[in-house]
Amino acid sequence: MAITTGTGQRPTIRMVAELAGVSTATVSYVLSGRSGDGGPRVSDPTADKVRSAAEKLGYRPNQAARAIRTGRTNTVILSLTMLSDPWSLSVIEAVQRAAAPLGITPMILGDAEWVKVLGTHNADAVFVDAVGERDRDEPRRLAAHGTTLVVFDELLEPAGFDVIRSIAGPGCGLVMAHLLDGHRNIGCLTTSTASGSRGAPRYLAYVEALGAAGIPVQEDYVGVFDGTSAGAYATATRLLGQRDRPTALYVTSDYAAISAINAAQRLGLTVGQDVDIIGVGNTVEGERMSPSLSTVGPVDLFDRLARLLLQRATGTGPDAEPGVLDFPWQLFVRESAPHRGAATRLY
Amino acid sequence: MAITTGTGQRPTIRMVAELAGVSTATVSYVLSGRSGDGGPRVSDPTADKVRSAAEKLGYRPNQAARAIRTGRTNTVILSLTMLSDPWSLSVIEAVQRAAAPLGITPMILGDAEWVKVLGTHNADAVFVDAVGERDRDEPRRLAAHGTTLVVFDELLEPAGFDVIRSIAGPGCGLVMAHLLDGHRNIGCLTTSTASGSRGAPRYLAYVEALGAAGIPVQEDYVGVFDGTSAGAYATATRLLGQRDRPTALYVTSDYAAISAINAAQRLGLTVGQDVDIIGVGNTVEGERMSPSLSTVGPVDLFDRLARLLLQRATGTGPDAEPGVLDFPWQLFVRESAPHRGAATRLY
DNA sequence: CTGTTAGCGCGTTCAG
DNA sequence: CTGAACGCGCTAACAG
Repeated sequence: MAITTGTGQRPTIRMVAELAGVSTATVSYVLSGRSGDGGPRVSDPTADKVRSAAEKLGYRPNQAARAIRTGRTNTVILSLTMLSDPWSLSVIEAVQRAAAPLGITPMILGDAEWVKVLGTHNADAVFVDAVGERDRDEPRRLAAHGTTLVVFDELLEPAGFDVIRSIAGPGCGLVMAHLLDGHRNIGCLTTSTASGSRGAPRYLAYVEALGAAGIPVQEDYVGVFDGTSAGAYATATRLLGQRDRPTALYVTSDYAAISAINAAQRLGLTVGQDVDIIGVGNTVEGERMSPSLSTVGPVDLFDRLARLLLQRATGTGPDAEPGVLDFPWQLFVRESAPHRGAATRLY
Repeated sequence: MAITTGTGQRPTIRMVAELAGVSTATVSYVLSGRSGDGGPRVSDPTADKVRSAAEKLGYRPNQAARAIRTGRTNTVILSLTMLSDPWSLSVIEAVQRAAAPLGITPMILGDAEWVKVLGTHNADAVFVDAVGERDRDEPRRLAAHGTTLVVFDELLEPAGFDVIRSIAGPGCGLVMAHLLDGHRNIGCLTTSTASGSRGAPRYLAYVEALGAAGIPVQEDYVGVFDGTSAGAYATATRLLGQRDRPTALYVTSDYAAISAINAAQRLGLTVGQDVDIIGVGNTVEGERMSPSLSTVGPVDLFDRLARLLLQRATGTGPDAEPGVLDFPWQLFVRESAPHRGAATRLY
């Protein structure tokens, strides 16, 4: 039984050693499980004495002290800029899944604090999801000073750190090509039409593809919403509710596309037949819904990201040299926007 | 100028001392700013030598080592169960705002890992947003072993840790009383009607208030949605789109209420006139929108929570004894559901 | 007034 | 199984 009231102070390995009547070295060997495995053998009775003393005191080894000696913290840091973005949640989930069996704890850093924090707080590996304009050189400097880094960026080159690359532009072109093979009245639902914004390249792909096909961009076929799913629903309702509605909808995120499908269904339209809807991002939610969402995006991004990060953290990876992990985007043709050859064209 | 390529190893205070030609003590005094303040004074030339050596090496003091000596990590941990919930984001933002000027870094712990993690990873203070059934005794044990804890819970009593309390039930009763003073056809938009779920007490308040007023609960006045804002929008559209629509809508979260207002407006209804809509939670978003959202909720919860947490972390608080920080819920009557006396009753 | 020596507090780990 | 050194940065006490 553990003592339930304490001194207000944290028990140390010395207290455990004293209570068990052994040396701190023995306690360390027993509790870190290193007895036998290269370290000295500790007899069962002694080990039991140590364990019961530790439990009695509620002893937990101090990770900070351990880190000083071993250089390992059993921690990975995730620096995530947009915590409200479902993308961030997917990263967190994947890393948590991968880290739990290894006894590694993922800690999340909001904002862009990594620039200040990472030099002083240590972790076995760090994932950074966005490198600002002013910090382009920071990853290299941190890596040079011993920080194990995995950076998500479209342009940065590896230099002692890994780079994860997932470029949207060409993939969005694939989507438009797919829709253009069967449709001419293609609407677009997007968060932003302004250049420079994050969604910009996705919208640009729409404009360019239409232009290349000789189709003018119609104002009432482009719906800009505020980023919320309710906004997407409302804007999709407007686009699809008009008399001369588009026969296909290109939506610049899977989450918005799911809202658009709901909106279409509420309008009495059969998605994948009366109207084709396609998203961007390749999220699991889109794959699992009904009708399943056609989309484009990287394959298995989050799990592979998590795997790399934890390989780096534990030092168990196959390739020692940091490099680029590229995620080319693929088109996933599913029910919400099936294939339409010229033969099966509806109009 | 900082050297930009390094050894792959982290520079230590000893390397800085050697490069500057001084002792490690001097380096420590200079870099921690403690020279003069009780400690020895260091001459300007020496201090400059130290600083330039430190910068040349890219030296950053090791927080883990510092923590061992000082017992302070300059870190607070936020253990947040539902990272996708806007509530969590509000906590994070408030704590980040409060922590930044103090040089304290908030680290976020997803899931319910705090039970395993907190004994070994140290922070100056920890916030826990939900204590599961199996862990009711953990906060007391952690506190007894030196962890500074602030727990969000409706029932737990302080025992070496602080408790933040914010009870929804009575507040939701206030909302219903407000609506019942002018309405009889009151609809409800909620995520769950099942007892035991998180939203349950909020829905219960609806049922009980109607019952007390002798009004039966109509099935077509209750809309259950999936928790997404698109779902709220769609369900609100259904509730308000029917012939015999409710004249007031009680929505069990502010975020859903905002979606409901959008839905009502799209249906051509004037909110606050044709239909009253009221939320739960008292979020800033509701306050700032137009029409402003009537709601009920705690006042200033996030900022006061952040303030308490950081007082505990720095040990600067006024009251030394941990206790209960209670947030009684208040009714905020704004434009989306204004006052309606018997005199101004619409029906 | 300026700087150093030496020991502390952790848990780990090598040589006995 | 133990003694003692080790890694880190901090800081009281001391020396110039």
